[in-house]
Amino acid sequence: MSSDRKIVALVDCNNFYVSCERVFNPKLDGKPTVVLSNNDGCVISRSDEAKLIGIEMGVPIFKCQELVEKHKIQVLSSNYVLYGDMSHRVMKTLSIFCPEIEIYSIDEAFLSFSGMDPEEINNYCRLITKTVLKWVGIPISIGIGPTKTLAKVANKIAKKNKRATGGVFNLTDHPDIDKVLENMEVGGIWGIGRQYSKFLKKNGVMNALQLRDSPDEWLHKNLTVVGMRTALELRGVSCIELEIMQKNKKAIGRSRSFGTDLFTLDELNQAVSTFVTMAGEYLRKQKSLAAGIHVFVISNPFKEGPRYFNSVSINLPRPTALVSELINYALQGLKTIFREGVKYKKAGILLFGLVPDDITQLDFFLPSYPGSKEKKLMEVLDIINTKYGRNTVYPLSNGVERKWKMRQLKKSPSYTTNWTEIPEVKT
DNA sequence: TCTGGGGTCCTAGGACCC
DNA sequence: TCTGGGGTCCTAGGACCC
Repeated sequence: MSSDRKIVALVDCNNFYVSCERVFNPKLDGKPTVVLSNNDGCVISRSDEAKLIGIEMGVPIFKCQELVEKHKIQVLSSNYVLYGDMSHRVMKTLSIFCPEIEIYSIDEAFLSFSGMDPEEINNYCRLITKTVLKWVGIPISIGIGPTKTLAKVANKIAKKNKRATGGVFNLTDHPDIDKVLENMEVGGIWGIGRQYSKFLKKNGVMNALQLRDSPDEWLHKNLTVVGMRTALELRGVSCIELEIMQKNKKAIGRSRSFGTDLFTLDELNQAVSTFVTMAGEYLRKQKSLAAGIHVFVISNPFKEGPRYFNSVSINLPRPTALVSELINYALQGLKTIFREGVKYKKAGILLFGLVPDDITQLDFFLPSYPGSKEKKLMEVLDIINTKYGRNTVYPLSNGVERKWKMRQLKKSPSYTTNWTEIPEVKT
């Protein structure tokens, strides 16, 4: 009877970026440590010690200078190549324990345990936790429940009470679920962000229990179907399915804040050209073509001088993944939104209208990109850059000087190589 | 000179996630 | 001095068609 019950687990890496750094630099263990966003701007990952001191998530680091000095907080630039590789190792290990896995983000995954005995699941999850720590060096927490949203709630509890729960908490058949939900602040629920939280509290809905028991019609009217789904999931009705197949992206964007403000079209051309190159690599990796490209520029909002934001969308005459073609249109677009005298702080591009690259003939009159000489050229380019490292070969328009590039003063070295050897599973 | 209703598609903007 | 980046989904409203 209970064998086909839906049970889902959410695995979440604890303080992921900090934990990655600690694997390769054990001196950081036990010390308050934070990792910064690009350009060494904001705090995006904090060790438990740093949280305790009162470093808030997302705070600009220059505002914490006093605390940093007083408590000797270790401050690191982000190293996304390292985190990506560690993420891959974690996910690979998880998938050995449970092949029905949805990789939800760089540090989170949903696992399906449908049909398993809830008692067994807890022990199994403890084994997973132990194994990931041993093999990869990353501590994780696991929340379990009949829906994704309840698994998220359970995960928060597991993480908050590591001692008592051992990092594993199960809400399936929990005898006192109302109490648990009552203790969960409404803004802490998956799917309830800042705006909805504000609205709900204004209307007396303070916690997860009250949200769960709100009338459907009211929820739908004020929070759209999204909010209604969340409430249903809190009731144990599964509305958000596991997505085990990796889906192709529907849009691919690349953007950066610059290390220093830019003034000239030339400099912006180089930056935009580089963003298109990066997005193009990803586009071809997922075997897609782009039918449109969006370009935007932003002036520095924290400085004196004219505020400026502008963007332009271009529909391409044919879907393509050819980097020279994409850059060409992007730069044409950029030219139309460029203004003299603006201090540019950030720019970016978005490839949209993505279609599979194996559709045969798109337009009777235009030579199609797939199967062409140009496609071969791109394949060679990607192979070289994969083999010999990024930017071994790149379009000249990207520039060599790279005045726009990011500040990253405290970045850790590139420690990892390919993780090919999987240890044996011992149970 | 005056004028319906319904369907579909597209886009911008706002909400959310990590 | 110094304030991240990359996504998704939903809705409302306008354009267009019959």
